Amino acid sequence: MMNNVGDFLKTNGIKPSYQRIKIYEYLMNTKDHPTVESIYSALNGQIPTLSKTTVYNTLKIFIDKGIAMAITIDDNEVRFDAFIDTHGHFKCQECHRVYDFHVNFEGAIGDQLDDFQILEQQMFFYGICRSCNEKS
Amino acid sequence: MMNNVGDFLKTNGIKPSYQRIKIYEYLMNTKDHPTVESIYSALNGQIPTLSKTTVYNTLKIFIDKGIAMAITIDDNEVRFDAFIDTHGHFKCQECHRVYDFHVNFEGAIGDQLDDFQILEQQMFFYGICRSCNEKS
DNA sequence: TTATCAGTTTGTAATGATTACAAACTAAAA
DNA sequence: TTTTAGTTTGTAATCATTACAAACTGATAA
Repeated sequence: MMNNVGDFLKTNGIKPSYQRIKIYEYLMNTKDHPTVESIYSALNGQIPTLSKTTVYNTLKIFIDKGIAMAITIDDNEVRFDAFIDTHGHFKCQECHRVYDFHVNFEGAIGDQLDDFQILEQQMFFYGICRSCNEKS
Repeated sequence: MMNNVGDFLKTNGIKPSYQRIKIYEYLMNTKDHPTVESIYSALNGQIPTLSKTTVYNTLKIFIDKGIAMAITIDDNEVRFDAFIDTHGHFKCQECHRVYDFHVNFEGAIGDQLDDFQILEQQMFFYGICRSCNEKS
């Protein structure tokens, strides 16, 4: 049986080392937009020699190759996401969870930036999520 | 003649010290979304004793009181803006300038977050601006 | 005027995420 | 087996931000 994630990395010009496969798998399977810290902690059990520098390097490669994106929704923690189709993020200021939502970027800005070459789009909302609203 | 900025700060519950007035004036008159570093450098001539800590403290107060906003369009530099009506920002990856544009947030997301309490909205675009496009 | 007091400013030290760098390691090719 | 390019690792350096305590300011009360 062949390794799907390994092939996927190869297709995107990334040599599929054990660490890179594990990090990408974690990113794919974890929907809560993990930070470098949480990726490192989660994988340190399986890969005891893992270095935090490797996590930084690997995520940088993923972003350069376009298979992951950085989400700087908070200035003191960069989060990462393997879902790269443009979508928005809502951060709850109570429980700190980050929710995804769909965005129609074209309708939001019209033709204001027609002469600009847009390479990346981010939309961040902040507030109180439904679940926290119901509690209070 | 009375000091408009001082009165404005007072109206918003901020004691109008010399430093606070100067920092707010600079923020108002500077349209390029300055960083703490650039605010500090710009004012250090007029206020030789100015401390960078004061700039940090003052901006935090402005944000808490709702008369300025932080723009984390880049993870290694927080920028500040005295125009607090919600609008989007485009960052040119060539010249690093940050442009403002108007955003229709409602149209962009529909009713997906109807049970969420939205307190702040940010839209960040990244790419090459018109002026840099024309050069190449 | 002087004393008091709360709030503001300042400089230094601490924090903590990220980056730089060089050595150790790996795996494939020669 | 040797070589080589690329990868991983750990430590040290960097740099923005925060913590903290001392010095300062300006208003109020005695």
